[in-house]
Amino acid sequence: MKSEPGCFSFDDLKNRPGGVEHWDGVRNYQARNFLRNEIKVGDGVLFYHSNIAEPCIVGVAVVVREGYPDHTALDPQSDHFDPRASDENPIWFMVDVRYVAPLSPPLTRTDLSHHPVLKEMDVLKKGNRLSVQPVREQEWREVLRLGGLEFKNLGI
DNA sequence: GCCAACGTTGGC
DNA sequence: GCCAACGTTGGC
Repeated sequence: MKSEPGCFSFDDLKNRPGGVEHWDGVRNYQARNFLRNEIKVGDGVLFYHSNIAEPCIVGVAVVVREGYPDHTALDPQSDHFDPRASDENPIWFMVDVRYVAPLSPPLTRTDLSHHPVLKEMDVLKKGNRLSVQPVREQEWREVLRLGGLEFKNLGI
């Protein structure tokens, strides 16, 4: 999952009550489908900081609630308001995630692109704009290993 | 700040 | 259904 840290950072997630926050504001149908259909409680999340000098994967989170309607689409005061959305047809969905642990060190795009396995990650692909995207099993394992989380019991 | 890539909109 | 125009994303 990608976020601009100036908008919502990994530390922001950590500082939420219980380290839990809903992942709202996704307004792309492909990403919506992941949130609504694919993502399950207990799924691991790589938290990526985008649109900064050194974009990187900064940490790990876990899904604690599966897809449900994104209420910000119904709120005219919200930046994410969508007049087409309604209670009957919410259109947009979100999940809840909980902070788990930071990567030490974070993995920059340079790190990823130099790694035989991680250089294939979707996040590196040109033109990639999906804010929610799948990670392959071997990529997940390798990111956690490099980030010093290999032998930690993360409960994921 | 620049600009390529992408998704969406809307006229036809 | 096509496609140009537009707004947004995000690396650099």
